[in-house]
Amino acid sequence: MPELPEVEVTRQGLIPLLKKTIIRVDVRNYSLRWPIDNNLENILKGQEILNLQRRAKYILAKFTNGTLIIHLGMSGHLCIMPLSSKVKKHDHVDFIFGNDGQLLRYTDPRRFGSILWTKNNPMDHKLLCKLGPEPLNQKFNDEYLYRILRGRQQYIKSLIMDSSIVVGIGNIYASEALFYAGIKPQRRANRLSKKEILILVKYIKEVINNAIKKGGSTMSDFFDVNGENGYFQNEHKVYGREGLSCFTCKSIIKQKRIGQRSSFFCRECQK
DNA sequence: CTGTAGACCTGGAGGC
DNA sequence: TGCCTCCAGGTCTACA
Repeated sequence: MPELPEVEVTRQGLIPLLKKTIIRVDVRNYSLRWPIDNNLENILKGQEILNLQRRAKYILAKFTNGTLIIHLGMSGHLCIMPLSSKVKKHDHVDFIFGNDGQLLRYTDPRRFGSILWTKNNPMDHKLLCKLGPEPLNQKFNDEYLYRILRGRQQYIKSLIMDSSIVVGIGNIYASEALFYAGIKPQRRANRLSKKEILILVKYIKEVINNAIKKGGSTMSDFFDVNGENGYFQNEHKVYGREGLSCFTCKSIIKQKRIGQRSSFFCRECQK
């Protein structure tokens, strides 16, 4: 489900919970991608969220004694709801806030997500310490990407989805950014010109920025923390549009499996 | 080092 | 209706 824009929209939606005290945590299922700390209930009881950050697709909730590292995997989401909300099958964790009878619920049918606790700097965590730059950071620029891609023979789409190169770009936004940049997903990275890389960087930033502004892409199950859907899916130019005609040139959008993932592109607009 | 295939898990869609 | 296969927004791990 969530790529960087959806995770960022989720983070922003959690800001009203800052400085509110957790009075209880209910973990109904500890087995996510990695097991939840079996002492999480005690660790967080009486604590308040001091700060909410995002790194790649991880939401980092800082407490006085450590940080909660949350990843939504493919199907996870967080929702702020009333205490009385009925528990459904895949509602694995509730964080219950005292002040106004609200709870934050983590739901994740496929359980590829994770909720990890660390007392240390989360940036030093095994899962975060090897991540590449944020796409919206100026460290992610054409010179950087050109240097990294030189000598790499893999498909360009696979490499912009590689989190050690640049974080946050998943299967939807990789296809979309490559469409805007006019580059076929199956081009070999080392065959891109400097100019193409400049354009690609520009559109990666633009697509991600626009998606955040539109509240992310709601495919089947992404909703923000208040249950509202995003609107960026209405602006997808190629993702999920196989067999339909290109908005730009009217030729038929193609679908092809590249590096184990479905990829969408226009043969005419992308070279 | 680079690249690839499999693994984790559930549910929905489509074919028969 | 049921069963089967394939597919899905991620990314770690093992292996060539």
